[in-house]
Amino acid sequence: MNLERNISLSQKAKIQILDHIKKSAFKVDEILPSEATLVKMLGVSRYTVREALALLEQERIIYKIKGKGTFLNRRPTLIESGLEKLDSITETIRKFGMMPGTKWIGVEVKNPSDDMIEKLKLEEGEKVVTFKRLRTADNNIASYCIDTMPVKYFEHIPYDISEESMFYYLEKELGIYVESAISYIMPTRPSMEMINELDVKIDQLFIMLHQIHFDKSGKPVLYSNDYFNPEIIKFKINRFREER
Amino acid sequence: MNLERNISLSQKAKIQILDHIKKSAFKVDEILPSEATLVKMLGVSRYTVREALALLEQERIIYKIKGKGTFLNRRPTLIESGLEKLDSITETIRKFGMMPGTKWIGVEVKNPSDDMIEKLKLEEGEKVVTFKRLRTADNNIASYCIDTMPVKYFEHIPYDISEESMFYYLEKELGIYVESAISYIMPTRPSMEMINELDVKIDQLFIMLHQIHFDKSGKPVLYSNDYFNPEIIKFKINRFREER
DNA sequence: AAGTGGTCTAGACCACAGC
DNA sequence: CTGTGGTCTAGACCACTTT
Repeated sequence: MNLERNISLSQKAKIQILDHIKKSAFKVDEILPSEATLVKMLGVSRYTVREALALLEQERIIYKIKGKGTFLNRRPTLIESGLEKLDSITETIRKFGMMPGTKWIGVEVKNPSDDMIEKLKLEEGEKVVTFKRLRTADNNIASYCIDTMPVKYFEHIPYDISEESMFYYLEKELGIYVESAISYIMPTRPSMEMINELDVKIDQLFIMLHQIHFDKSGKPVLYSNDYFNPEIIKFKINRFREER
Repeated sequence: MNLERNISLSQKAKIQILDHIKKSAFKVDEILPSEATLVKMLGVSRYTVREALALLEQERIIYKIKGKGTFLNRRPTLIESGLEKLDSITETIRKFGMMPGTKWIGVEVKNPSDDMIEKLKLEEGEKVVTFKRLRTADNNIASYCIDTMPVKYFEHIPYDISEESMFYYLEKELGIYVESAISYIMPTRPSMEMINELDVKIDQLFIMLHQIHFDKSGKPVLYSNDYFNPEIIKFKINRFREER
């Protein structure tokens, strides 16, 4: 029958296991039922139980030790997403509970530098377009963004991205889904351009992220230089050791 | 028989698939053999094939599209580890191909601040020990580190960590394996202490990481404040979108 | 309709931990 | 020795994409 939506058995099993943890007052003790027990309890195969446990392990709710068992993680609450999760700046500001805004500084089409040709793997003679925007959160300066893309992405479309995020535009208009980025992080003072053109204090420090963004197949689609105001946006990173 | 070491079938299958990619000149084309084909080619079950492909997908060497197939990723080379991978500073400096060194600045046992009690989930009346060390890479200042831990970890052992990393000490002497950390990142100017006591230029900017480190079960074991010299250590982060 | 990857079952043997 | 999680097999049906 399976009229219960399109939710997988593993997902259901995961929820049932979470319910069982809550009900059974697992707070102090830490050991969970064995996989064999869960197979009987939930009436599904071991594969499904292991899928469910894998989901819980990914979320750091449980951890396993071979030969011993499965244990409830001491850390009670979830891991909030950090810098390792790629969000558009619009999404980031919304997650911080603030209202995103955009002030356009400039648009420019030009020949790319050799560095940019390498970074975006551009074809011979291909031009790029650069957008400069000031991003605000509740009307405070959150970041100054310089985005550079192959100009071919904008041939048949007006350069109007208005309040939308670049990610949203790339996906909705061009079907390009930005899936990953490689980012370098540097502490910086504001440039003269920022001091002159923007309302930036001269002794204010910024976090600069320079990033190359890729689609699912690993093709570079967007280079960006973002100066973040650390008074507005604090960056967190969740770091994990490589397996031994 | 299986005398071939302790390497799993999935691992072998992964290597065989990689060999096949190389041999078959997959550079331009991008589609890999289907799972059914690989089952026949490699003589293993579909589970094993899927495990092998999952490993390759984790390493971003391939990607899958439901109903279509498995594809070779355009990005030819590996993702170098970034900030999202937790390493000791010693390991980080070695990965940069430089020689790590340590200069001890100070050791202090004291009552923890309320903030530290919260961060390290300390018991009532529990004291902490703080280590201040200057870390060098090929004799250049790489970072200034302030590590704080419950003093109980050091009761029966001399406070001699000498050149070893803190992670190494915790694991070797205490059996504590640091598995994860939550880090906050800020751009900073050097403190007066750093200018006076260390050979730091007054206009040098630093990346400050304040981090809480956890063991596998999520228990906090170490709080650290690290000031990194961005001229020596450049931080990279590999960022990924949450699944849609 | 045929082929693909995604999910699931019911078995099996293994390596490791603890008694 | 028993119980645990880790690996593997041989089947099956599903949802999705292409022909």
